[in-house]
Amino acid sequence: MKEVKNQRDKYDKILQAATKVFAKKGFFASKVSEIAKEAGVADGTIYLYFENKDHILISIFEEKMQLVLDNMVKELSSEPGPIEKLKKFAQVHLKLIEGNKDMAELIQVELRQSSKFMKNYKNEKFLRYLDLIAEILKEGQEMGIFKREIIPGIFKRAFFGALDEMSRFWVLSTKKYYDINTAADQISSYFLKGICA
Amino acid sequence: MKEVKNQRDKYDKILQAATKVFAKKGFFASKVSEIAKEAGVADGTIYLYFENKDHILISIFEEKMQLVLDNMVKELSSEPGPIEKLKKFAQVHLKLIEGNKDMAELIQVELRQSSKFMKNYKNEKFLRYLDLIAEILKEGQEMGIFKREIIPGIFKRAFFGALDEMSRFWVLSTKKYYDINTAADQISSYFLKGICA
Amino acid sequence: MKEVKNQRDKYDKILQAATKVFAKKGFFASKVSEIAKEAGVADGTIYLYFENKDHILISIFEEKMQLVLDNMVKELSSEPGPIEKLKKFAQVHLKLIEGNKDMAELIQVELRQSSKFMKNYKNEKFLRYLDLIAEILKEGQEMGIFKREIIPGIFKRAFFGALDEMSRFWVLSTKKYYDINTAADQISSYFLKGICA
Amino acid sequence: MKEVKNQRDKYDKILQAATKVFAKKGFFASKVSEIAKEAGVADGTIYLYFENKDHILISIFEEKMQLVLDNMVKELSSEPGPIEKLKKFAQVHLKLIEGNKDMAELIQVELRQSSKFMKNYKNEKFLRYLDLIAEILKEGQEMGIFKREIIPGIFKRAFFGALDEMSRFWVLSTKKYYDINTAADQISSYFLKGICA
DNA sequence: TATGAATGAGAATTCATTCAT
DNA sequence: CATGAATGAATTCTCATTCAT
Repeated sequence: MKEVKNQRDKYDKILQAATKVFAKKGFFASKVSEIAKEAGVADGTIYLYFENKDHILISIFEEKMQLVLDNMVKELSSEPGPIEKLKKFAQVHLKLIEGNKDMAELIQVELRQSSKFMKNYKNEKFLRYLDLIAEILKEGQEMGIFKREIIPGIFKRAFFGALDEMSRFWVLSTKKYYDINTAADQISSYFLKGICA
Repeated sequence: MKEVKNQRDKYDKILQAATKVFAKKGFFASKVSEIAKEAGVADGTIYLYFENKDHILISIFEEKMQLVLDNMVKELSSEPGPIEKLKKFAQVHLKLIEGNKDMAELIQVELRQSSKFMKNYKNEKFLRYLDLIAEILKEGQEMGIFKREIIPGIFKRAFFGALDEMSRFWVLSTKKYYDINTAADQISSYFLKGICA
Repeated sequence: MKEVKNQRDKYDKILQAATKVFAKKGFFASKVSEIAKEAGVADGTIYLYFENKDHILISIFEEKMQLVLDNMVKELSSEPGPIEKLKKFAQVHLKLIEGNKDMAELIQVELRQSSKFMKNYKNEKFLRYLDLIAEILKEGQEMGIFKREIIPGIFKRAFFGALDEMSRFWVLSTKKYYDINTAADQISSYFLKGICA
Repeated sequence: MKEVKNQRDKYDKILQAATKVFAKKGFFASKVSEIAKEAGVADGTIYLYFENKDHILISIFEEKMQLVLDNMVKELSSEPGPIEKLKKFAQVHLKLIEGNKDMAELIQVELRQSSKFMKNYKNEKFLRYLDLIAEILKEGQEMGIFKREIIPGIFKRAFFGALDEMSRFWVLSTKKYYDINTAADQISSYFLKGICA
């Protein structure tokens, strides 16, 4: 029991260290030895827990995206209707970014590269996350709240993209120009009510 | 005069080759020798035109983004009002992606990394491109067409992000699910009219 | 007493496992952890019985060559004269190979390397084995059966080499072209009677 | 022309250096950087001429065995009959060893390992060399000089093995106990006339 | 004794960049 | 200007060995 705990601890410690290092320098510029140092383990120890450098990145996505996903599902469930859910999605997403800059940066920047160098890695968790948006839309359409002609496959990307670009700006900036809540409310309002006067 | 032309030719040939190679493999996985081969020049020749590998990428952004920028400005200028301009922006942006997959992929994926490994490179052209959106908004606000409370710094990112995520989907997919015009119209309509019934 | 027996058991088990693994992959390509796994012990346990990886190989030679040596001495002792002894040597040597492919391969291939990487290891057992041949020769020369001008130091190597190359062929081939007895008889006959008609 | 010469020179220089280093330390214990240093080139230069470390060894075999083969064929061709050819083979083989200790050691020791780590490398040149012996035998058998019952596949290995074990002794010893000619004559005489008085 | 997680020195290989031609 | 052979620093990953439990 104690040993199992220790192993899991070390696994987590490495993952956390890798998240930090990758976020700071990017995947390619990060050295395994840096991750090891950051995690306080020997270089070789990394390879007891991960097949190779690529798989560290993959594991980060898998683990973190699952948490993000679970959290979002939980948060949305307490909202009464589609409109509130969409607002909540924006709030929660941007809030999450603020609290996990390292992870956010990874998902922002490195995730996008992943399809290049990790040919066979399908980011299912991320697709599931996107689908949460589509489901909100569909629910609203069935209730007659949202226009029927909105195409879910387009909408989910547009809505996510809007939030994502916003958070990318925060992640890459050192200073924060806008308040999280303001930004979240603005963005969900663009989509809900449009920008026309 | 002829030599100058030849030099410019070779510079362009290398840039074009690099765009293709970077888009296919990503910046880090691309080798200078591959670019040289694709361009039909010797490895060493690359260094007569570019300081180093990083600067090839930077030059691509500079050159291509200028074209993109000029094109967008020209296209927007023929539109009568802010609403039409915003629709046009979406149309032109997505159309551009379709016609320049390599470049689109570069801007999508590698641009995001650039701030990591090229510390002092400020992507001014890209920021200028974003500002085109902000200017359309401001114009509309001044005319009373768009709501006053929309914050340009947030809006420009949300609008661009929505288009960008959509095109990322296309760039990375092999198959194209949605028609360009449909997507452009949907997205601009989300922002202009909202999605509520 | 029981513990001593157990210790010896484990020692033997490791040695047997190492013989198998070394034979299959060669000394350098074999991993200590593979030997441990094959022997059913923990990696660290190996080091309770052997100083290091090199000494496992050395121990195999020592132990196995002693058995080979004892067996050969016993088998030769029942032969009446030098001619019969030489024939017997060939028979026994090749038969041994057939029954102990793993060990044979080790002696064939790895023994030859040993002098390289294990600077101070003198393979005394092997030299003793070679000398059995020289002794048969000398016995025959004293009895006037073998030519006086045959130099034992050359003969023992030539005879052993002939058998050894033959068995190397078997060890490395998957299929066996020639019958053991045929080969043994042919080879001893070359040396005893020459090949001339 | 000059460049081609230079490239070939460097290729040869690396091969020669590798032969020396491999012979001294064995394939596995030899480091690519040592070979580079011995050859007077940078580590990376090795990889302009050879795919990897394995292929350096393979190339040595290919190149050297071809020379050995050509030389032996030439030497044998000037001999009148099978008996003289067999004597000559022994002479030339042992002489060759004496003049090329490094190469001899490689072929002796490392060749035997090659089937282990270079699974798909078939040592065709070596098999051809062995067949030269079989051909001498067959020629003699057709002329009625050698006994019909001698099996070429066994004989060639026995004869080669006898010479090979002898030369292995020389290669590994620092001092030389026997004269080359004496050894060659003794060995060929064992096979030709037998050792019985 | 036995374990096996952890260590970290070490090695092959890559590739951006240089420079003699 | 153009070349491309040569360089060598840098990095991932392996595995014999140790030692706390």
